[in-house]
Amino acid sequence: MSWDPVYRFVQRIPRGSVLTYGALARALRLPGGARSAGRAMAATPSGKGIPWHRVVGERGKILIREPYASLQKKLLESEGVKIVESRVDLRRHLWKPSRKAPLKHKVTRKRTRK
DNA sequence: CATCTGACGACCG
DNA sequence: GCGGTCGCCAGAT
Repeated sequence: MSWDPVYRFVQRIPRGSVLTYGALARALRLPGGARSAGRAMAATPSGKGIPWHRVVGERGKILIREPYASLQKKLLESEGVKIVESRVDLRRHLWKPSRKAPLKHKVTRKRTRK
């Protein structure tokens, strides 16, 4: 599975903003929905400047487990994102992707049904 | 090939 | 708001 489109999209999230797995999945039409977004993020290649920490759960909650949860919180706070009870204030930081079709490349997926 | 396991989220009580 | 169940589906075992 090539998650490249996901990573490219995540890289567009501006500093100080966050996106939810669900929104990410919907924006890219990921087969499998939010959970696919989660799988993609779990496989995020490190050292490529991908701001993986800007992706949180539907209600702004940090869903990843330790030790990464702490790192994510730290990274977000360093960008000015306030976190309360492991939760981001989505009303202030949720990023609204531009409606400019971000789907230049479709996410490739294994054929489930032929 | 059979099962299990999630960086999810909708639903329900 | 919280916890449990369920659908989802790629990888790992």
